[in-house]
Amino acid sequence: MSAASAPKTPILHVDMDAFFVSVAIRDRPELRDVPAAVGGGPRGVVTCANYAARAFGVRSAMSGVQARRLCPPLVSVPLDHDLVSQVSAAVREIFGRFTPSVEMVSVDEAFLDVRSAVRLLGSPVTIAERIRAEVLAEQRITCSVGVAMSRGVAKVASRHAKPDGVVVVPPEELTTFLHPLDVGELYGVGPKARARLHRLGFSTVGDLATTPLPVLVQALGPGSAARLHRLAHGTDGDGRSAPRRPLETDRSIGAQETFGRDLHAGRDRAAIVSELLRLSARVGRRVRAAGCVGRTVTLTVRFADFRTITRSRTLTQPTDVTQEVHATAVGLYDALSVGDDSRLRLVGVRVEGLLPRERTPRQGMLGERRRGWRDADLAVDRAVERFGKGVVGPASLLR
DNA sequence: TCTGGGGTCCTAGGACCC
DNA sequence: TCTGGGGTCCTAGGACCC
Repeated sequence: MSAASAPKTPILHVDMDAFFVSVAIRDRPELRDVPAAVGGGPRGVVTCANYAARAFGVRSAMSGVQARRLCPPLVSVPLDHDLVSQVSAAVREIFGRFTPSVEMVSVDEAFLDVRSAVRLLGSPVTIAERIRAEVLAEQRITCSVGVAMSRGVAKVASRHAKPDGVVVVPPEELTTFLHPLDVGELYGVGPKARARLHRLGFSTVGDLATTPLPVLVQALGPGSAARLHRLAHGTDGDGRSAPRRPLETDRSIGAQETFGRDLHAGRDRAAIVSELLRLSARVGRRVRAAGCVGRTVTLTVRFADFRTITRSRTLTQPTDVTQEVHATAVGLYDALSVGDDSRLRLVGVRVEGLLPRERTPRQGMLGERRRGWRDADLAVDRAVERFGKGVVGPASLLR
């Protein structure tokens, strides 16, 4: 069948295998077959485990303690943000050789609409194998590819292809492939939704697919019902449908950090305020680098018992000024009615409602004071760019 | 020595306006 | 004076994904 007359177009979902750890160890051949993971510090969790570690049961989001209990020889490797971005961009460039329609969904995965490529380059499977070969040859990491007529099915297929493989789900095999799967395999169905669906009697994708939509709406509400109905039928959008919303700019930029030890809300206020400054500075720099301003500042506080709350305030004027972000965050912190004895595990700062700076009319009379803060920020940004992080920072962080 | 950090999206209630 | 409804913004929480 020719691509032009095809009722739908094949979608490739390409997913790097254990991306973060693969990148971290690709220049360390001695670790190739050794269990290794990124993350998993004293108070941390495993960010990404390689397949040797997964053989021991080590999984992402597992605490470092538990991972080491399962796999004593586990080697911890540091995450190299810059290298990850670099490899991600290189992989993105490889995808671009095969089709102009590439939608990166994160650093390590993408949807490719190969409609225009099949005539020139061969079947989707052939294209998938060529992509994998070029990624391996140039970046020395492996990836897996799912091929199907919809995004949702391609995504499930790539997971089944892992590691280092290809899974194709032609239309005539859709039901055989999809229906026996647990509902938890569908994109967007996490542990909570899965448990709820199981309680309602929907254990497999087939259970969903064979239930009339109105019945699903009754049980799940219109939004979830429609989404799951489409996913279960493999009709959640082919390459023709536009990506949900092209990400021109980020919607929000934030930073958070777990303390090395829990802090007391009252007694350690100074340390908390200073941590909020560090986080605000990090966020402010990224907001300015993105050429944005944001309207809402959100403070996150996690207590020792892991209860987590957020408090937000919308400013009258969007900002990219570190000092304003920090002042707002501290105001939100001081307005919390937590006992001085509360123990805090983490604080975070996020700027939301981002808009391109040049598209934001600045109301006249920008105060002298405010302009001064912003000029100081820009000077710091330039210094950081030249000399690296840690060289320049707010004076109150120096001790 | 349980449980990171970066995000997006959805829901729901209340305020406020028309 | 009473009654009604729709739309939007703000805030808080939570599910989910990588």
